[in-house]
Parts: sequence; C-alpha cells; structure tokens
Amino acid sequence: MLKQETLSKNQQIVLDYIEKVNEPIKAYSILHNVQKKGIKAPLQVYRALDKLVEIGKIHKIESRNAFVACKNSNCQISKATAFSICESCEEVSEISDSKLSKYLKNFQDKAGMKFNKYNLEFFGLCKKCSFK
Amino acid sequence: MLKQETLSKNQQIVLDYIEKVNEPIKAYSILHNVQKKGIKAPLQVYRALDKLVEIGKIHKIESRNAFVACKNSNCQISKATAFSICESCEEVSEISDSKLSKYLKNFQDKAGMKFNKYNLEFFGLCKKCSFK
DNA sequence: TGTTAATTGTTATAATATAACATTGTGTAA
DNA sequence: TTACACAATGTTATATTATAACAATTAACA
Ligand SMILES: [Zn+2]
Ligand SMILES: [Zn+2]
Ligand SMILES: [Zn+2]
Ligand SMILES: [Zn+2]
Repeated sequence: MLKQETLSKNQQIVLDYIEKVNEPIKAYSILHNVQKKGIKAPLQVYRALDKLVEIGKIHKIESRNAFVACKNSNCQISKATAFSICESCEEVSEISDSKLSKYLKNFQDKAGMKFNKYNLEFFGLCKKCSFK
Repeated sequence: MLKQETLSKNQQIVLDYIEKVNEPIKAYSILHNVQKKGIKAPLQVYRALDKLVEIGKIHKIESRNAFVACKNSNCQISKATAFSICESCEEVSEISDSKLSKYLKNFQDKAGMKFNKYNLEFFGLCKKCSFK
C-alpha cells in the first residue's frame, strides 16, 4: 500500500481543530471541542494525534503534554523539532533555523551514537511578557 | 534564609534511590521502592522530585515521564540539559558537551527572544542495539 | 472478489500528577 | 527564649493523561 495521502475522518477533524486554535492544546481539551463532530472517546483523539504526529502534521510539546500544528512546511516528518516556550503566558512557537537544525542533525555524542531524531524545547519570556 | 544546603529526609530517600538505580525511573516505581523507608503516598514522592529537579540533583526525561540522577557536576541548576535516548533499550545518558551547551545557551530566536533554560532530547539506537 | 491493513467504536482501566488542608519541623531575629 | 516565617510532612481525595482489549467497519489493492 502506498503511503497514506489523505487523512481519515477523525484525523481530519482533530487536525482542523488544532490548526484553528493555533496554540498548544491538550488532548482532553480537543476531545471536548470535537464532540459535536461525533468524536466521543479519548482513544479516538489519541489515535488521531498519534498518526498526525507520525506524519509530522502536528508536534507534541513534551514539557506541556500539549499539541501544536506544524508551522514548518519542510518538517514533513517530525524528526527534528525545536520550540520556544514562554514560561509566563505559555505561548509556544516552532523554531525554524537552518543553522540550528543542521548543527543538531549532525551532532554526535562522545560514544559515537548517531541520532535519527531530536526534540529541543527552549524556555524564557516572550517579548510581551518580558515588558510586564 | 540561606539556600538550603542539606536535603530533607524524604528528598534524601528519593535521591538515594534514583542514584542507586542509575537509569530513568518513574515516580510510581520510586514510590513502590521506597515504601519500606516510610514514604507512603505519591505526593511525598512528587514533592521530593520537584525539589530535586529544582536544585539540579536530578532531571526529568520529558518524553518518558521518568527521572534520572544528574551526572554532570557542573549543572547544579538544571537549566541546560541534553540527553541521548535509545529507542530500543531505553538507555538514557546525559550529554555533557561544552560546545553544544555553549551554542544552545547563546541561541536566540528570530524574534530576539532570549532563553534562560532548555532541554534537548536526542533519539536513536545505542551502540549495543545498533548491532542487533 | 477476496485479502489485508487501517480505521473506527466502545467500555474499562492504567498511569501520571495535583488539590486541599492540617500538622510538624527548622532557621532567623527580636 | 519566644515569636515569626517558611519549608517540609502526612493524608485523603481527585484530576489529568494515556492505554488495553476486543468487536466491527472501511479503504486499498492484487
Ligand atoms: Zn514542524
Ligand atoms: Zn509570554
Ligand atoms: Zn545534569
Ligand atoms: Zn539500546
């Protein structure tokens, strides 16, 4: 079978919602907001999330247990992700910096271990919050 | 009050156990293993974990919801952490690479946001697992 | 068309983490 | 010493996040 090109019904519902809110959102919050579309149980959400993460349409913000739509057209497969997170307002944005990603993609540890994936989360205060 | 120099009883019990096992361990697994020392409830473990993370004695592996002892004597405050994680055997090791940490500490995103903290997790196969 | 894999639906439960509140211990300074 | 503030503890209950298990349906394709 060829690689899936179109999303299934539940996957599309969940993705549409995540793209609409445009900020990190939690699984159960997604659930509450898509119940009118017929999704009734946590598993239906989690299964859609798993698939969407796998194909790189969304990313999980591990430190927040939340999900965001990918803003980076060239990270089709989510194997190299970096985010900035404001510790005050919780604003999250995906970092797209070719120098950074090149550096990390080529990074090797001292044991010579080669990596096929990484996730980087930066924390600080966003511009708005640092003026408060 | 001066900065705390000595750990409290529960903090010490939890830290001793984490240092002994020497691999990522989950909160409820810690709980089961320190019950003979008098710690009875999840909260007692989580409170100790929070403090130990705060002072840099341990780190949380966010993608695994697990905790490891710090191996890096100079990250007294856990504001700059990097780990390699084997996706097969789940072995985790803390990366101590001054070039990497310098690069990340000084990283600025395009909005000029300055960060005071980061966490980086690399994924791949460790040496053992890549020969299987 | 028959076969396989992906997706869905559903109920129950596991695993991770925090709220709330009462109590006790510990360091500091009047 | 006493009084104060803060850190840590103990305890019960509950919130939040995520998966197990199994049956049924749908989509892709040789
Ligand atoms: Zn992305
Ligand atoms: Zn902010
Ligand atoms: Zn460390
Ligand atoms: Zn391994």
